[in-house]
Amino acid sequence: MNVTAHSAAPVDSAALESAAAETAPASPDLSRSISLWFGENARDLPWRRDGFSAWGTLVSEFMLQQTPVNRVIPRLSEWLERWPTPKDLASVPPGEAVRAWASLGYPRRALWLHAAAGQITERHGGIVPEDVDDLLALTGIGDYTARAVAAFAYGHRHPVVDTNTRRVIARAVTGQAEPAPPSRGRDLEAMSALLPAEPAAAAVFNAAIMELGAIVCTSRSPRCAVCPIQDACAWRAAGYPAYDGPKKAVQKKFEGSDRQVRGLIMAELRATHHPVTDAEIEGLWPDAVQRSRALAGLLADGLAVTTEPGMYALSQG
DNA sequence: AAAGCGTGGCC
DNA sequence: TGGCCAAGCTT
Repeated sequence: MNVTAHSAAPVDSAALESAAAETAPASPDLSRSISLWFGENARDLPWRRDGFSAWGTLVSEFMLQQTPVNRVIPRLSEWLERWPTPKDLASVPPGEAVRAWASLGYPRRALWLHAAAGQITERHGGIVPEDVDDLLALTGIGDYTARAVAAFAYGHRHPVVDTNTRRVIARAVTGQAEPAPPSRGRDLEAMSALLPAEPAAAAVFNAAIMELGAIVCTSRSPRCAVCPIQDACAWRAAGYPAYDGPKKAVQKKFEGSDRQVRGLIMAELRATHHPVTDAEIEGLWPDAVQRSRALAGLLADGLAVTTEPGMYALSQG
């Protein structure tokens, strides 16, 4: 299967990865320094424990899509205790997954994870696939998550590029304060150029550069004084120039937004174990137009269902 | 392909 | 205070 079928980007990343596999990383010192630092400074996180399952890795990656580590950890352990395999999750109604998602945010991810569990059960005998294209074919899994699971759960050699990785490469390699807007092909190529040849070392490096971006080379206030690659950093060498690339899209204000209204309705649906009435929903938000727009959106997304006229609940099945 | 999608912590 | 940010994905 052609990986580019999943994207308009004219890059054959499979060929890219196999070509890179035959060569040493472009900056072996940089890669080695980051991995060595990781060996000494990696946080003790659940998904880094020995014996953590591929399913656990997949669940953690879903939860970590846009939600900070510290908020994920307690939900993840509850989740895996309750649903230790994909089949266990697939056997309950999607609304149960949405309820257990609690306040992690972006509850569509819970729906997608539930759908992916069903697909894994049906297509892959209940075993999380290890092939990137098989992973990409699952609902809610994109370029980052597919490669993260293949690399971290199965030890395969793939470039794993997340927002932390992009930032570290932008600074250390490119010499810019912030990365340009994400570009699938360019990002995979840049990471491939740094990736160690050995699969195990590559998996470590993927985690290591993410970790460096998460706790040292941070977005707001990078701790350059304790950075293990400060002497090799192109941004430092250039005198820490300010970012001058294209402006990033501003995140819209949450207060008063449709997203806030959706969140209030979802919180109500999660909190009650019986259908919620129109009257109860009215009490959540004063603006009727915005309220009905939010509710219609939740119904369209499958996050809520109508149990009978004027009554709503989480999806039952 | 730009926009939409939650929630909470931080400075 | 309020804007910014957080292991992205889908349409």
